[in-house]
Amino acid sequence: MPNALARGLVHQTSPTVGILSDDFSDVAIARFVLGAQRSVAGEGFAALVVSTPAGGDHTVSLRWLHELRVRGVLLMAPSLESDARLAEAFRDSVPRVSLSQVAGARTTVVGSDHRMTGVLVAEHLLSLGHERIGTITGGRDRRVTLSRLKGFRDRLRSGGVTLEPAVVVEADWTSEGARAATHRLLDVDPEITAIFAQSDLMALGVLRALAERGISVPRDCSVVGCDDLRIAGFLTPPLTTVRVPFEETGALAAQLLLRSIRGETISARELLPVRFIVRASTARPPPHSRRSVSSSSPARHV
Amino acid sequence: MPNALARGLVHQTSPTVGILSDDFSDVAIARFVLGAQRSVAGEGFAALVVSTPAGGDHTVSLRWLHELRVRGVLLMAPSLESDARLAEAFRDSVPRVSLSQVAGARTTVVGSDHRMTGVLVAEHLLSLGHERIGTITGGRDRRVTLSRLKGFRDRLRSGGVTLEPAVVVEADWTSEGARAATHRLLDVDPEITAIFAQSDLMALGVLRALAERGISVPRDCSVVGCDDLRIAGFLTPPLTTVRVPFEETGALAAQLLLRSIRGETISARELLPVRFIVRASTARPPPHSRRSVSSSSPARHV
DNA sequence: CTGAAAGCGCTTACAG
DNA sequence: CTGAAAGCGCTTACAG
Repeated sequence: MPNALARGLVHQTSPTVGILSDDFSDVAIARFVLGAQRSVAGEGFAALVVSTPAGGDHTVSLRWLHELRVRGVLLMAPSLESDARLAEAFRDSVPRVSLSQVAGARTTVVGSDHRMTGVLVAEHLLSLGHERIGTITGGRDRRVTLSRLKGFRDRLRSGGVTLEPAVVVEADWTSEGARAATHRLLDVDPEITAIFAQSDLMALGVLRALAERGISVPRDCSVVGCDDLRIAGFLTPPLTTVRVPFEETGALAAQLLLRSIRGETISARELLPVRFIVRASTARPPPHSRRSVSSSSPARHV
Repeated sequence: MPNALARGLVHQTSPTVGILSDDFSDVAIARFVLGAQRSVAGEGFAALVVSTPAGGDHTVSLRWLHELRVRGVLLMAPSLESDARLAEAFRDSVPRVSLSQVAGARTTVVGSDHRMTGVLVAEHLLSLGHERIGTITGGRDRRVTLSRLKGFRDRLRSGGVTLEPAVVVEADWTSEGARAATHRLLDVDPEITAIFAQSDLMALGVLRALAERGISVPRDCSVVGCDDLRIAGFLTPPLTTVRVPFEETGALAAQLLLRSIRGETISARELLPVRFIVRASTARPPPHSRRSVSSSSPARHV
């Protein structure tokens, strides 16, 4: 049984790659890590996975990885985006690739095409004839939120539909947060006929809130999610969504890191395409304003 | 920046613990690993996580961990149960704790009380007055499947309800597998008023199949899941289920491993309690046989 | 081509 | 109490 530690001492390094991740009970992160882990293992590296608890200090985890002489680091922690402390710790770090922007640290970023995600959802809703549309976004501190929102809003506008600020409601990526946000959205405009949730988990909260108000999906209101989790096709109704290539993204990040470790120059940014998945949670808007019958709200002007 | 490799060479070991896991895009495994990882990090160890692809050889992963001189190994791979090749590789291995039985290898096993899970579900359904009950199980090659089934069947029997073999349908832990299994179950007995799925993901498949047949939940048929995933309360209807303490289980496994590493003697088996969570997918059975009324209406069967 | 020696960066036991 | 030396298990450069 050879001693990889001794070999590593001689080589000044070890056949390991560090993965700095946020809590991977978040299925998206778990799948990123999985894809990366597989990819890295396929080339003879072990993955040292360190997940920093929410609110914890990633720099401690990073130092640990350095002490273990990892050859490179994969940053799979969206929370790094808003963590400015990291920048310095990364200055003289080993090769690295991140799944999100890291404040102040030059690092290659790999992700999927979030802007296009918003565009695809907008096109689908426009093609169905929706005009009163709302959206439940993730936290505004994340770029992905803004990118998806921008693609969505811009494409709607070019289709003649304006997304008013009041129908863009921020949530926190959780089902519960989205449920509450949806109630706020419906308080603002009870006549909305379509809601885009920026994640499938949030779409679950949207569906729940609509059910709580007796609004039928997709008859009275369409719902679009994002991610295409494996459960998406088994919801009631099966969820129309956008597939995000989690494992592929993780694998690509790993491949780029390995190339960087080998001394190759890698591009600063890589975007993977997304794919629209039509299921049963979207349909044409109701012919007449749905709540004008059951409530006292005025009929809709077209 | 100290060199942990050099220190490890001197100490003949490294401050790392290996985690051998199956594909952790399985959220249960991800949460086990997460709990363990946190626990282990809290005591100054890094976790080397190696997930072996389905059908892959865990012995390769294990050798790798040994070469890296991990102080102990956490086995979080249910697939090990049916992998007899492992036994030998584990003979002279470092301290270890597993979340499932490993054929032929003496190892401490940590888990939750699967038998009690079945008992709790049975008691709930009995208390509601159900008598025609079916169940969708996970693969029979896993002990957890048999334990849950045994607790369920035994408790039903003591309540005067017999679970015929024909209404125990095996699936593969996936939503799709459970959906197909549920159709088979309903073909056997269309009058069933309650279905216990051995995982929440499978409960999703059960709900889908029932929806496809126009059977209303919980009015016509009650559904109980197992796991209490975070989505469970946001399904339509919110799912009655049994909470399995994933993170706690992972953490306990890690704690035991660390104690074993320190030379303490640890028990061979630890069971964590589960908790029944009542939501809206269960109710009293319909007063009259439901399909005798609705049999004239076309039931959709995809 | 083969084999002995040096050295990677630590810790530890021992000499001063 | 302090400081130099030995040694962990490898790889590599060098001597034979």
